[in-house]
Amino acid sequence: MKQELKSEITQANIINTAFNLFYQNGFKNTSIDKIAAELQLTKGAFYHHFKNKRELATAVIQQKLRARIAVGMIQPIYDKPNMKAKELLKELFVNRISSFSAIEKSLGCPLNNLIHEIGGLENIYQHTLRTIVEDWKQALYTLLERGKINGEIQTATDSKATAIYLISAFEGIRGLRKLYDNDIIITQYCNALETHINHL
Amino acid sequence: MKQELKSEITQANIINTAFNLFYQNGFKNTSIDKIAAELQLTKGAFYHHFKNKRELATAVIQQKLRARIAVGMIQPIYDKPNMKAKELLKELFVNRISSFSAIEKSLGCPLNNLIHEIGGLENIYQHTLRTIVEDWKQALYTLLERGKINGEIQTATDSKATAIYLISAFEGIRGLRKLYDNDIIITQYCNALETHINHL
DNA sequence: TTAAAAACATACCCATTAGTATCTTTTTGT
DNA sequence: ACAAAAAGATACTAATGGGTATGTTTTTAA
Repeated sequence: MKQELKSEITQANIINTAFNLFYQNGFKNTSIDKIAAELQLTKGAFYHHFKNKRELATAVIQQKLRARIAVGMIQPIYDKPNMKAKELLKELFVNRISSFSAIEKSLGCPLNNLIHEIGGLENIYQHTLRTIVEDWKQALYTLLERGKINGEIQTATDSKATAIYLISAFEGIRGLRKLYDNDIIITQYCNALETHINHL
Repeated sequence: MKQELKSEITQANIINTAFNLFYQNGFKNTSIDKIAAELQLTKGAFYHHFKNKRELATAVIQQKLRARIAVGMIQPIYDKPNMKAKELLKELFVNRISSFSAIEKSLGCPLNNLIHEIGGLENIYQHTLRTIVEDWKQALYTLLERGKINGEIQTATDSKATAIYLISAFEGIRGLRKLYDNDIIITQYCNALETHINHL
């Protein structure tokens, strides 16, 4: 196998495994040894590909986390310009959260988890994570403004404010859900969210 | 000094210091040594008063965290039964978050931080933290139902769902704020929240 | 006053973890 | 085929942290 390709595959494997372990067990609770062991590699191999844990973290955020939010929450907004705004909002928030597996529900949101664990730790984490949130917010802003043009959403609605409010409630409920063993509060969140969307 | 009193004071000092350090630096990042050093005590003294770190954590949650939410978010609801529901909601959420210091804003919510850091770690943490959220939710439910009786809030409003939605958005924005160095998203959250409350 | 119990201190053990130095194996270009 | 470079392995260091064993000092009760 070409060396360059092999290197890329190993790096991608490390990033994928790191993302999963960060999500399942947290960032600080995931040692380089655990990541390497999961891939049947050694710590020496890891440090050949990454300078330190911070560089791994930023790669995980940029490559995995960003893509996850982009595919699940952002691209649908730009890919479906003709869909009714309120309908799309319900699809993005209500349907999406309902579609998560039991494990995903109890583990919370990977983005939100990292924000809490390392978001205030170093400027580089703060910046890369913030960029993801800003892109998400911008997409929702676009969607809400589109809805105004189509007469589906009241012109009095503050699109920027509503965008961050929707994100806040979503991340909030995904955090609170960690305290429960059932989906009652998720269902209630969805009910209140639907009403909220209807009133926009 | 009476021995019993001295012991109580030391325990209270440990709990207070632990709460502050947990809030400022996180639970896992706060060692027993750091807590003891802050009080000019030793690890041996700490372990004379607490069986282990878990017992300290539950004491901090029960005594400090619970009180904080009770005083700031719950008692006003029961203490002001004649205040208009929507007005009180705005006071509880909009005014309260605006009154936080810059440090409090950048550190996030102590309750939410602990939920994320240890909420899914052990059953005892999950349970004690959940109880606080449930009490908070119940108080908001009471307030919303009161508002319905007074004709201030639509009878169609799902009070349980709205209660958890309001808590979610509040905790969500306090988490997201960690990524920013200014209050723009807090202001936006407040704007969208006010509109949301008006539409209840 | 004195022996106990409580409060606190000292010194340790063991596990974990980020990171480094150095070695061996594999791949590559010539 | 062979030297260089990359990939990966081994073995370490230094720091940290939860917890324990055992010591000394202070307080209490009789």
